[in-house]
Amino acid sequence: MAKVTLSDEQNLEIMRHSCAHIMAEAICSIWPDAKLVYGPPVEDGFYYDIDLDEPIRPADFERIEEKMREIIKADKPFIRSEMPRSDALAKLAGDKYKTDNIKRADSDVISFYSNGDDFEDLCRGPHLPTTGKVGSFKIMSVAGAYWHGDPTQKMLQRVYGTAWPTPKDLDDYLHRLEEAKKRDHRLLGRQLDLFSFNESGPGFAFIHPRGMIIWNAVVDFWRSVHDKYGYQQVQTPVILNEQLWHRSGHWDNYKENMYFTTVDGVGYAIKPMNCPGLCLVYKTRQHSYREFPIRIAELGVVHRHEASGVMHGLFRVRQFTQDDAHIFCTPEQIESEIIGVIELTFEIYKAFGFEDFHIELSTRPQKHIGSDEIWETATNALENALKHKGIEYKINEGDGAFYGPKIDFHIKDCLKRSWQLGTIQLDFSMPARFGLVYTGKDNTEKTPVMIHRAVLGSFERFIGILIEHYGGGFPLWLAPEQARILPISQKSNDYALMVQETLRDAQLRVGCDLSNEKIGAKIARAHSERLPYMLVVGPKEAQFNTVNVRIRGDKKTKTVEIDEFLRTAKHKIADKKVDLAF
RNA sequence: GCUGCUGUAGCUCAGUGGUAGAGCGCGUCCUUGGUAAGGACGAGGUCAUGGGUUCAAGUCCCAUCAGCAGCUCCA
Repeated sequence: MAKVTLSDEQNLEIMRHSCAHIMAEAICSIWPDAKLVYGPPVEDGFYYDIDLDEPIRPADFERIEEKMREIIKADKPFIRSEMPRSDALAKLAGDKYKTDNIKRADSDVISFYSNGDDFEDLCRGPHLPTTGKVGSFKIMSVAGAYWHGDPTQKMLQRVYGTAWPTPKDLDDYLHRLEEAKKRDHRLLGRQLDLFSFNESGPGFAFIHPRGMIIWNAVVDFWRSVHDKYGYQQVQTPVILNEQLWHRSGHWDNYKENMYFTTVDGVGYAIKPMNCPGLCLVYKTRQHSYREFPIRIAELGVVHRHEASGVMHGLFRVRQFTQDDAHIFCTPEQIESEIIGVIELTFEIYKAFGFEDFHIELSTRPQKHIGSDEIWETATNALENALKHKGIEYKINEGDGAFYGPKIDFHIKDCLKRSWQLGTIQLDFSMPARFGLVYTGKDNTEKTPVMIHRAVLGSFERFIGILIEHYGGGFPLWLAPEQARILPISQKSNDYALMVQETLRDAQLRVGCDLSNEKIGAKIARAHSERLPYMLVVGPKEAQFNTVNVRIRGDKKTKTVEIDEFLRTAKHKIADKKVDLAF
């Protein structure tokens, strides 16, 4: 075997995989009844799925690690042995997990790896030469995982670990994790008083005044871009007669996730989507191809009964505000409309400095409606639009909605969990179900194409993503409190209030700390609240009509005239600058 | 929904069957200051909820609710 240097990603994976085997041996020595299922390397580490009736607890991690250290210290060689598939099946008869693994393997030769005398595991390999070559590791967590990811199958115990070439690498990684956790929007949401949740409504967010400032700043920007791209805006009801949802197909396909109520003895549903309501708006009058494309946006509040275990701060809630829009157009207009949506989407993402997102194209699923021809046209339109814009994307074969293919925009949170933001979906179902028509050039009635799209996806989620993206240190245009005036002592309070009034008159969001604290304490507090600007004022500043500007993240200060501060700040707001420097 | 863990003051947490604790925050007072936390005093608790065991439960057991990690799901 080639010498392993652990200098590249591939070797790191091998080391982590070997570490998974060592952990498996350790666990089997502690719990002889444990049955091993599958133990691959993953990003930053590895896991092993184990079938064991007794739960493995965090308190057990230490003794597992202790046992692992023994195995590593013994420096036992990893030895590969091979046999034909039939022999392997015979050898592992009775072990349903490993038998299943063999059946899923594509090779005719099945390999095993042993390290030492009493541990052997079915494995494709490769591995390190000996157990002693493993670097620094730590067991991180244990959680349930269904066998084959199938909820009808038995739930296994998945033990996660992390492994790195050196102790320093491990420490750095653990440190990075700690830093990432500090950016968690759920934590910052409380610390910065942006939003909260309450047991009275699990999954329903309470947005606080400071959170609403960010929200409204995003809405203002969102609306200006949509104006520019030719969108109109509507608002449709949250509660609508149940019959509407029978017609839309939601009753048959989405009932489990919907809330229902009764009004005057009549069944009503709380909308999980905005499209049916919009279709009713469309039908209020006749339409001609001459009006197309029609682009109609709605900041629609939708409710979806998500499973209790999937809620996650603002990222996964039961009530959220979609930045929804529907485009009605002819088949010929699909591609150019898709391109328009992509351009609009990128323009909005760019304003927030998002670079790290990826795009997925989902194609026709097994269960679908509509002809093969229309699916091909639609999928080609989406694909051509992406190619036309030179955008890289991943294809999710068969992952489209039953009514049409879709493009999704995904982004990762501070702990590398992936979340969907925007989506563009072609819908072949709704216009026909609602009998939507337009008069074509040939004076016959036709069914319009409906494009359903969201750019931010959910305002709640997007605000959460922004909090993590900026780590709570918002650019000036989004900051709930853009500057705070900090008088040196109460003798300067009058001047401080005068400066505050001047800046507020100019539409800046400015606070003033009149508390009975020393300047150091006022700065520490403003700093912990991630204020962009701290304006220290005392007798010197009052004398010359200036403020001493201290910028977030910078200990240097600069004294400028009030007007100059105002001018610079206004420019940074108008240009949506992230940089606060003067 | 499933598996495991957690729930004590506004927040972060200690409390190992025998009178409810700390730091921060909050209030009042002293202090009036020059760039990351000045001092004193004080208020604040049905220990998530409901049962059970026990002479005695924040602590042990059961259930429920909520949160956390992951799985599954996500039109």
